[in-house]
Amino acid sequence: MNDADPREARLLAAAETLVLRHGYDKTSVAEVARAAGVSKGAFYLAFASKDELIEELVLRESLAFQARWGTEVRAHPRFGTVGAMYEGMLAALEERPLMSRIMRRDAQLLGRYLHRPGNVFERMAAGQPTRGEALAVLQKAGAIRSDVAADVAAHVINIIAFGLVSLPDFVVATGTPPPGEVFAFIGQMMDHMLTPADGPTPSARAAMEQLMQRGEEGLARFLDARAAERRARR
Amino acid sequence: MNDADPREARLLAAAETLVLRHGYDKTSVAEVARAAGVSKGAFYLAFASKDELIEELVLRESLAFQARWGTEVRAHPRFGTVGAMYEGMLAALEERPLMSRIMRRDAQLLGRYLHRPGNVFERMAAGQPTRGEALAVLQKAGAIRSDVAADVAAHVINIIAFGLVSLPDFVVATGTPPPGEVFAFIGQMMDHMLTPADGPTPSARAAMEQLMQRGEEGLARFLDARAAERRARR
DNA sequence: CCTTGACCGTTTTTACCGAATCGGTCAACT
DNA sequence: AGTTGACCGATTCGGTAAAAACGGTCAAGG
Repeated sequence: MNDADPREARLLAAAETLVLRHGYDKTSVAEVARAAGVSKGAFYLAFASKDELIEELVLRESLAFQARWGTEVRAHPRFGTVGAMYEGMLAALEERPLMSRIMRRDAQLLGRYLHRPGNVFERMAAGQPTRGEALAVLQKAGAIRSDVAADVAAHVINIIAFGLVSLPDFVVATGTPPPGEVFAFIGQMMDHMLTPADGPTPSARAAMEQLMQRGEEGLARFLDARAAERRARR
Repeated sequence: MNDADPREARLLAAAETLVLRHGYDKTSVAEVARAAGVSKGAFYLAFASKDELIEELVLRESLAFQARWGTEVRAHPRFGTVGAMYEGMLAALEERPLMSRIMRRDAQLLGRYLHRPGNVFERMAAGQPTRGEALAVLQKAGAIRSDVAADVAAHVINIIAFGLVSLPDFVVATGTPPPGEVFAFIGQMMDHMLTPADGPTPSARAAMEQLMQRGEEGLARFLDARAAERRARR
């Protein structure tokens, strides 16, 4: 990541607002350059292509989201439980509407990029543990009761996550309870179902910490490799 | 409802397959008539418009779904708990793919009809209790612990329902656990969270029975009024 | 050096056409 | 009385072509 380049940063900032408002397809390189106060040519000094721009946007948002998730989870009073992990994720999502739309593969936002073969989502997912694997690890560490089916639990978690990031666009905005309460409810519900009676054991906490770190490092490594590749191509 | 008219029934059956396959927009009245073995003119002897056809389809599917839901819930071993109610709903949904798509307001299926002002969804919802109201009633009857926020619970239920009917189209079909296990998991999760320790009391069961009946009667009344109106317009 | 905007080839949008098809009607026929 | 299919105006479709906008490049200028 090259935050030293102020031009790149301004382009990314401009792109974020424009893409968030009009989507990838309806946001032109010229527009982004103009909004950032540089020429179109300069855009191509910072990015190799329009795709590289959106990918950088997605990756930085993912990084910021994951960082936020990490601090949220580690500060959670029930750290070590699936509920805490999940509540942290939801709280982080709530603060990052862009991430919500990325997560649900919003077609309006991502446009044609979504159908690009070998897009950043596929490549990112390659290194990351799936939700099912993560839960299996947590179960082995005692963070999840041994009598529940981890794969089923993972699927239900996916269902809830998807419903949560998708529903707001579906229902009328009126009358939905405060997000914080909803997240707390979901988190507690997960814990009632999944967490053993003896609460989050130290080994559960350690496994969760390791899992979070693995995710963070995986993403960081991906970003570093990418940054190096970009620098080399220059 | 006039099941005595075999022509109407055949038109509806033909429409169901065609609409399910090609959607409302791409299914023409002529096609439906031909598939039902009658002329286009005859179609308009049975239905006042194409909209009336899709509405009848939606309403009958809703009725069949609700009936199925009712038997499923009443036969459930944990009848009287929210989990049982919910598991029954999911099981009924699983058997009625059309209802799933109606519930999520599938644009491909419903096409232009979806954007029609004063469509059947708005009119149907008018008489029915919202999920929030239903849960409030259940809570008062002791089917839900008094220390949970019923409106939050209702919202989370909506989230799960929406995620469940929407996710299958989103994720790859591979690797999802069997529906029955998923439903059971969700139902148990709800019960762990919502149902009081003393289990489903008789009063809870009574309230739930009343609630189900209210829903069934509301829909039946709506259908009857509609059928009468249609007969009168003839 | 670094930056620019005119320029390139391609893709997308717009406009337009007649033909086809749409939902809906109704005089004619069985 | 019950049913039909030709018919209506409106909408959509498929094809075409001109115009606009696109992503990306690079000689020229600062």
